[in-house]
Amino acid sequence: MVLMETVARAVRTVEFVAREGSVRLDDVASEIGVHKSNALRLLNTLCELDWIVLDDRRSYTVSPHLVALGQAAAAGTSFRQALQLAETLRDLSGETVHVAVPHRRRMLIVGRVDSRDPLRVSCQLGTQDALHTSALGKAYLAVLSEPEAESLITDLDLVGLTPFSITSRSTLAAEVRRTRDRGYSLDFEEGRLGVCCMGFALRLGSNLDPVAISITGPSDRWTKDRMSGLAPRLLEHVRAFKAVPLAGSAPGQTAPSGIR
Amino acid sequence: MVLMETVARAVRTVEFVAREGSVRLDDVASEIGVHKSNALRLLNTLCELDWIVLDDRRSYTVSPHLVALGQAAAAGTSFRQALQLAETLRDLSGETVHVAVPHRRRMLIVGRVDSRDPLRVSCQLGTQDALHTSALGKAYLAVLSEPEAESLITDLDLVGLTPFSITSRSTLAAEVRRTRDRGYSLDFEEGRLGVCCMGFALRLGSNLDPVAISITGPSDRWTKDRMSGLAPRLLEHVRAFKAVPLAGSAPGQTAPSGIR
DNA sequence: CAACTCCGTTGCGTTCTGCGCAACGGTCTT
DNA sequence: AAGACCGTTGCGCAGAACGCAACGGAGTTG
Repeated sequence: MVLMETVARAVRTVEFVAREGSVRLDDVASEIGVHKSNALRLLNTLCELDWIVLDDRRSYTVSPHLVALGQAAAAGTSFRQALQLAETLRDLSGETVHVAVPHRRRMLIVGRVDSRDPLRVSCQLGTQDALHTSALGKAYLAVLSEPEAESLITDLDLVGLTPFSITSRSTLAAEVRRTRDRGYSLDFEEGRLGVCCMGFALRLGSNLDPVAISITGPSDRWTKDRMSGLAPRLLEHVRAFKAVPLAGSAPGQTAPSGIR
Repeated sequence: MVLMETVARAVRTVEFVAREGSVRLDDVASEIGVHKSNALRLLNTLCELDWIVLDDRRSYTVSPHLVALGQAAAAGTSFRQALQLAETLRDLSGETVHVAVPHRRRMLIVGRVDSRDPLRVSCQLGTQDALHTSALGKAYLAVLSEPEAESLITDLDLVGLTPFSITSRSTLAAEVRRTRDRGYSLDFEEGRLGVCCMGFALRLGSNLDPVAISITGPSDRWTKDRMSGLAPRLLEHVRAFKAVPLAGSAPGQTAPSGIR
């Protein structure tokens, strides 16, 4: 399989600009590893296409037009199904539910259904959590094959975020094993003090990355007891959902004939 | 200024996939106007870069990873300033405030500050409104130079969305002129029945597209009278805001020395 | 006020890579 | 089991992407 270098450079450029917020020509040239004349051509075309804007003749910024793209990504992909499940879980638990996908060894939050309680925990879309300090990450690790999870764990940088964070590989591996047996992951203030989570992972497509779902609440009310009480019912819903095929009403596609 | 074709094709591919939701190889090939072998190489690289995913070996979808990009676009650009103003306007009016930028002869909503009232109007980010049926669009037209606005108006397709929509070019031109004099635009159920708006436009950067801001509410309470009562104070805030330079704390940049 | 520096911009020649073509082969259909 | 459909691969060529180096405008310094 042959890749196209120019496309890769363009993508890296956009991601770089998005990451940095505001960059200059030479920054891009050195980041991408090309001559500045070439970086200019790259930026010029991306400007022409409305993906990047030139602020004040010196600094480049990602164009607001990209929010439409992000919205399409959040609404159109198959994980819209996951949002449906998320809503069910929110109603059952009363807490905020997050949907995330693995992205560069972190969990990227791409969907959310908020708790109806005014006192709630709620992460911005686009937030990226570490694998070892979130229920999302641990659920993801648990749904992988053991060798995959193992190699991922050995590569992680286990920085602690709270006194309760897991910082040892063996502890993490054991926790992942327990999660696999149990069917769901737990997080008691491991990522943030005062915040507790419970996580599930599911595969929506055969060759798609697994999707992780977490239920997040303030530690005052989202206690271990309440969680273990709710877990069986939640797990039941997650498992039932997994059985549903990818029927999603894809535009321009004829829907499958039945539920099969 | 020379543009890079390959980059343009890649961008068009991503936008096409995002628009359609789910596409097949031949769809892309015919849309982009290249041979399918080339379309495959394009899609392969985009998959490798995690911008597109291959669902079931037949259909391609935009990757959830793009939501991070959209989030960066919504948070990082200079129009974050506009959101600040939007919040002020929301507090003054009590209604939902939308922030939009021009995009392909439509207004693309890229930011929002919701009304605190449970009964409110609220558009999804990524929504695109027509120029002639929204306060956003009319405010934008009014901030352009007259020849620019004129030529835009003649090119528009003035389809009506409600009985109150403007569908004649001369009426629209007159309305834009009135908007320019007045300093803000109005929309009484022209885009959607039961929804009224008031719009402003401002230029945040010298060579940046103008940004439009609208205040949107249910027609029951967001009446003509209430609007004209509030308009002067709102306009004052908008004008005061325009005076503020682009001080935005751009990462990797030294901040200007003072407020100047 | 002039010399200097910093950076973005442009033209050109070379080389590589993106491209179409056509044959292949897997999977699903009849 | 034969056929159709559609994704995949190898190849050769032309065009496009690339680096180089010179240019020039804006801001800075002595």
